[in-house]
Amino acid sequence: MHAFDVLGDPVRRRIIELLADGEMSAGEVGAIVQREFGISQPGVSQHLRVLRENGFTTVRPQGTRRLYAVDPAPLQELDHWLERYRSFWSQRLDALSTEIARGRSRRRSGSGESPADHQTRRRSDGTDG
Amino acid sequence: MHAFDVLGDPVRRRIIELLADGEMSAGEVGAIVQREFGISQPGVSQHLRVLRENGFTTVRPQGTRRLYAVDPAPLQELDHWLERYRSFWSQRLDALSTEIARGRSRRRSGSGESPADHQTRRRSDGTDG
DNA sequence: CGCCTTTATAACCACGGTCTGATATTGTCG
DNA sequence: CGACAATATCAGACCGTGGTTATAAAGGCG
Repeated sequence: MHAFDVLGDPVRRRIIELLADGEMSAGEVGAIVQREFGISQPGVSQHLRVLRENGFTTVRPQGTRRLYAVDPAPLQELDHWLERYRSFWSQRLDALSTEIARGRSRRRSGSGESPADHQTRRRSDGTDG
Repeated sequence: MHAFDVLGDPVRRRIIELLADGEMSAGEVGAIVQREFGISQPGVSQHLRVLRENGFTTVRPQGTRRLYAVDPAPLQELDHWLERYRSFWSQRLDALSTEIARGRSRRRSGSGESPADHQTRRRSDGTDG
């Protein structure tokens, strides 16, 4: 199951949002999600499993409870996939990188730059046919 | 269908990637996707429909062709959703320079690989004793 | 106009994901 | 140990997604 599929489910997105604020037990998550979505305890448990098995969460047993927390790795992966498209809505980032490439950056810690190549959208239109 | 669901499908992700380089006709997209995934023309057309109806693409008729292009709006929405979790892997606002640095070093070699995306994340919990 | 090309839609089917109730597992406590 | 609490797993039903074939719609051209 792809990371995008994992987040395709509203229950799982909600669980991740809940865990974003910090560790929660399966039961706490379950209580909220069951109330909000009207699904059963096994239902929630299975969503937790999907999140677990796809690396979205870590689990820490505490007594008979399971404390779930967000593992950001897959989220970061998705963020990276989206990175390619970020230039579509923010030229600012692009402009900034250009600035830095020009050597206008303040000499902060560790900022070794080299002329960054400018990515061009809109491939040169070739007439085929 | 939620934006995450739309990108859950590998064919649709591939189409978006193709369109990232610029406008393409349905036929051009189709030719590539059909070859890479072994699906039929209607199959591709339906994926284009899903992308269209969910705002991921714009279409511009040119004669009998349909020129598709990326509409970044839903992608930006997802990016915004992920924003909340960005602090998990970059606590510093300095993340911007990291992004730029990554953009430089992350030189994607060609992507003419097999369509099947694999997932190399396998967690091995369960310390036996 | 008639035919070809390009793309979309319709109808149908198969598979897999997600739900539920039942039950197993594990830990705590008296 | 036995009862209870917390959580996970199992087995089965259901439904939506995504594939296919057949066909429609719309533009270009001789």
